[in-house]
Amino acid sequence: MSRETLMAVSARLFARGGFDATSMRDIAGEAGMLAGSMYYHFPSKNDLIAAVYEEGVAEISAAVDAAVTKADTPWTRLEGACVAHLQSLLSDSAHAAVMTADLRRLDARLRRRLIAMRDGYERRFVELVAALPLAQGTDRTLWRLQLLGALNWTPTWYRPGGKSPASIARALVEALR
Amino acid sequence: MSRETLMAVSARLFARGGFDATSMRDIAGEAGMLAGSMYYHFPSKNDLIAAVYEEGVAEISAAVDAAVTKADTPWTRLEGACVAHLQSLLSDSAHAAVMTADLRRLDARLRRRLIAMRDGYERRFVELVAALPLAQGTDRTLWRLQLLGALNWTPTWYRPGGKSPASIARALVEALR
DNA sequence: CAGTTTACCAAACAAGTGTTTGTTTGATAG
DNA sequence: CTATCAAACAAACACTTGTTTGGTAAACTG
Repeated sequence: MSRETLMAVSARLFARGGFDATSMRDIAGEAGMLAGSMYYHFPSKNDLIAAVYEEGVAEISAAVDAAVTKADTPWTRLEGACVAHLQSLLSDSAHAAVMTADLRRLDARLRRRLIAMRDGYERRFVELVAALPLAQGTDRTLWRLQLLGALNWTPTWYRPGGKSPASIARALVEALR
Repeated sequence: MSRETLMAVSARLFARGGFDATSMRDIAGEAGMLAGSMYYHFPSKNDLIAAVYEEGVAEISAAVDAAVTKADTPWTRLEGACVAHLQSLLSDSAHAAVMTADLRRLDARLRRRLIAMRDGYERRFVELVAALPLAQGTDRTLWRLQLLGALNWTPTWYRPGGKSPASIARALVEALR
């Protein structure tokens, strides 16, 4: 029961402060228990990180897949995917927000694991971009990195109250058309 | 004399691992001294961070300004600025690479200081974008954030050996034209 | 040459880290 | 009533963190 509580709390704190800056005591405190007690549910902090990250990837993957199947042209499919992607990243409660966390300082084993998950997710975009009727000679890899870069950078400047995540995503796709 | 050495070493380590993950002992070790000895040159780690960041902003600002004055049309000026910006970000030795570091977990005073520096730098791009003949109704703020987001995201995927930073920057601008 | 400054070392400090240990509580099942 | 088990507490572990203190050799300066 409280395994999910711990993961939800962790996701929120990880998304706000990164993995390193969020201590086991921070998470435990917010979940109403002591740091040591978490080790009944997770064998280590790295395992907790991996579990949260995996759930985040699963969540955003499901959202994107659902959006893609709802559309029926290459451009609308990509647009739907980007809207779902950005909504997942910017929603405060979603676990997916951890996907923009910095992975550099994690130990090599864990980092490889998380990068593999992220790459598996991003493969969807390789296919979506491959289906687009882009101008001849366009570097589709760079084009995809440009789109995802702009999307993934939004958490650094986005503040609720202005344009919605969905309309931002649509505008970013439109500008590259 | 070795104040510059410390700042150069710090810039490199900060750019690689972020501020938090780089300890005073890491920096001191690479500079050939002990951690406590750095406090002769800098009163605190936060001051060291601020100094490195400031030098980074000054460096990239100078590079961008030089590039802008060399060009004479709105589009070529922006392109030159982006090339200089990306070259500064991706060069291993430059202090400017710290500008993409994560500022969230720094304490409020320092974070405000660094954000103010960064905003001062980015104001150049506000003006460069204002001068462009973009399609009517274009949200120039979002357009600029899209461009800078794509540029600033490159350090997460760029690896030497493929396209040069300059040609990447040109392609990113071109795709938004 | 005496005195001061520069630049550093060696060692400690308090606070915070992930993790382990032994123990306790409450519920559940035989 | 008894035995078991899930779930937590309380306290310590070894270690890392930024920082402070006192001392010290070399280099400049009058």
